[in-house]
Amino acid sequence: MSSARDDFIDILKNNQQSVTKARLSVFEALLGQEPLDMHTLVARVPKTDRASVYRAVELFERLDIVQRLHTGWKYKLELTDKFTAHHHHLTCINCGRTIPMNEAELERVIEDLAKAHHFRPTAHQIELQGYCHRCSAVS
Amino acid sequence: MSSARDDFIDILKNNQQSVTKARLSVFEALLGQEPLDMHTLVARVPKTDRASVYRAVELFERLDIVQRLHTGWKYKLELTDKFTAHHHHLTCINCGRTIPMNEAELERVIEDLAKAHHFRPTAHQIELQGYCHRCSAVS
DNA sequence: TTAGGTGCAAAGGCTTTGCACCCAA
DNA sequence: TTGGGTGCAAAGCCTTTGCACCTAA
Repeated sequence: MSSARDDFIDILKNNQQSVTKARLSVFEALLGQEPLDMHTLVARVPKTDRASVYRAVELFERLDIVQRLHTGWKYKLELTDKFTAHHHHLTCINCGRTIPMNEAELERVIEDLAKAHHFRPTAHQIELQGYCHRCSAVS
Repeated sequence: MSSARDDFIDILKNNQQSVTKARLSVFEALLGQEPLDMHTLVARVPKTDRASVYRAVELFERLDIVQRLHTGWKYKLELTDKFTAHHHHLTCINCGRTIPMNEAELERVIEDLAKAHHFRPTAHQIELQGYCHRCSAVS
């Protein structure tokens, strides 16, 4: 039984990277959260310098710990499938809410499509934009 | 029988926007091209100022003439479905080939999913990365 | 004619970098 | 102990903005 934090530490060690306070702080700020934008992430680790947050995120992306999620004009950061179940998002273009979705059917269709194109998929992104339940009622 | 250029002009006029040389240049730079990043787009309209290209792109996005396509870290710009058939891409991470795909089943699943989440979708992106037929055989 | 659009230059905002100091291993 | 990591400040980039001039309608 290993915690996400332990898994994280293992990944760093397996890649000859130091386990530092700054990196742990950034990782924990991302744990169990909605996807965060850089601004918010930086605010959540007040004891860590902005530059170190950027450096940690860059490292995490290389080690496949974190992924960028493009929502319209900006991007948000979230832990990869290693730490959270594989999923995609519905992003509300009115209130900015990000709604996760995890649908087996979608995954199956993706697989079938790739196969039909003789394509061996290693990753995919599926993002929907529109109006969430609440904003749809209003607008 | 109307050309893409005529459709473009109609959209501008219908929205009380002037048909200017700069806007036509930017539009034509995007016509029939692969998705372009800002840097490339600016380079393709040498007689138009950088700022005007940004302003044109911003306007085009509002009028649903252009959409941003996020490819990894950056974004590219391409004309919307009004000017090119709706499609998604398979991108080979080995040779870089971009294979367009247009699959009704995928669209249907997307619609169903959104509905299940009480979400009113206005747009979506689906991108797969992996190995194309040729590169899959080699690697 | 004139309101909107453009070019230029300068400002903004986010991200990266250089460097001396610090700390994980 | 010591090489990688961090904090700080400054530089870089991409993008946006202010303003005077230009041009489409």
